[in-house]
Amino acid sequence: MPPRLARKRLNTYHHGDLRDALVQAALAEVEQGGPEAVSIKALAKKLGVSQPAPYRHFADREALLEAVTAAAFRQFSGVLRESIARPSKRSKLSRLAQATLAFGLRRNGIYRLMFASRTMACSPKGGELHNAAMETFALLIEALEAPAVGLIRERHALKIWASLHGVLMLAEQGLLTGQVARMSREELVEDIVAETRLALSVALKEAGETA
Amino acid sequence: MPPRLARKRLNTYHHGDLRDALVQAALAEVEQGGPEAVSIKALAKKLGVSQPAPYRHFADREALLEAVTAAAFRQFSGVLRESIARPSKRSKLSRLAQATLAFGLRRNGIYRLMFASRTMACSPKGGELHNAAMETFALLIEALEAPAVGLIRERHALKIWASLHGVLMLAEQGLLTGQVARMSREELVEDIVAETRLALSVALKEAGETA
DNA sequence: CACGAATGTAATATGCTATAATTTGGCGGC
DNA sequence: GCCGCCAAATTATAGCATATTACATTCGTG
Repeated sequence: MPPRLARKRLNTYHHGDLRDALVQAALAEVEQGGPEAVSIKALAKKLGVSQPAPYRHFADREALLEAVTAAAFRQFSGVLRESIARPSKRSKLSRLAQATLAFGLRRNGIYRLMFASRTMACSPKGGELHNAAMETFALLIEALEAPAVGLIRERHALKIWASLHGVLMLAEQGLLTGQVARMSREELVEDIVAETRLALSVALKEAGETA
Repeated sequence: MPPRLARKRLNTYHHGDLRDALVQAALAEVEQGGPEAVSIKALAKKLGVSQPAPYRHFADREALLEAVTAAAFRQFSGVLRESIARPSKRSKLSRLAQATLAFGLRRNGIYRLMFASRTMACSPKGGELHNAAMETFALLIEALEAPAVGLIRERHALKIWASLHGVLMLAEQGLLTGQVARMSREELVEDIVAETRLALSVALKEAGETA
């Protein structure tokens, strides 16, 4: 990626840093109405430039969405890192899970962009977006404090991520009804964390017995 | 919903059952390219009618997508029911989970329409779509064979659904890499089923002790 | 068989994406 | 300080999709 410019063009004709302004404005749109709410034309109008101006910075709408997704991953990773950085009585895994839940609920349009959109589904395997997602996953693997390594560790990190992801999706769609609705989402997540710990300890014991 | 017509109009001018034809054609499109691939104009052309014809049957694109989503849920429910209907050596829960995985992978555009689209996210809580989703969930609760009832049963059904959902999403986005990639998706799902059973038995024992 | 409801067509307005040709403004070389 | 260059915008326009309006055709029922 070319280095971001960020000059101080105060004058009228040139915007200054239209590229970044577009990404930020698009992020705000996505947060509200999801990926499909992004319109090049509307963004241009909002930023006070002509409609084709964005095309100087992005080949097409999809390219803009990719940049927005990358920015979203940076924000998400930042939030997660912060959640496990400062000391706390609760475990790293629990804090990370709760932070994921909060992010996914509060900014569900962005969450959908990252984990349930065509933009990500079509992103190439070695690309910037794919790597960003993998780095986020790495945070989770790191947060699993139990002394597990290799496949066992990864498998349990994967399962907890999948579970969190599923709960978020179901919550966003209003499918958390029935008797489970009586549990708060935070309780549900704590439950998932506890279950993962249990399964992990069992897996470790088994591995130890066979060793 | 008004009863579907399905008459045998052999003549040229009237299509016969354009509504159903639209839904079926749109389903095919969604299966390939996801919800955003549906274009009223393209569907009309494909079916040999004029562009505005579909608007006789659906108020707008979103209404068509809702009908498509409802049809998708009927198909999905059918597949799940079938998977647990005929006797097998494997448990109902396992068969249901594997059927869900297969459906989600093979028809991932449709799966995304059902569980990760704005169409569902915006569907009202008592609406047809919401109910269809809840009925599907009911199948899963039913398939949990352990003698658990009420909240415990629901909570574990929820967790297994969430996990399946998450694994599907991660798989579709190519995020199942690293060492876990060495496990097949079927193995992962079996793992999830086993873990759920384990957690359920523990929860039941705890409930028994406190009782 | 005529009539009304249902269904489809033609024509059109509106909005978004994207491209082409042109203009503007900053910046380095002289 | 002037000048040409290039990046960044601009105006103008083509193309496509959604959705509406007004009109035409068929069905089936009394």
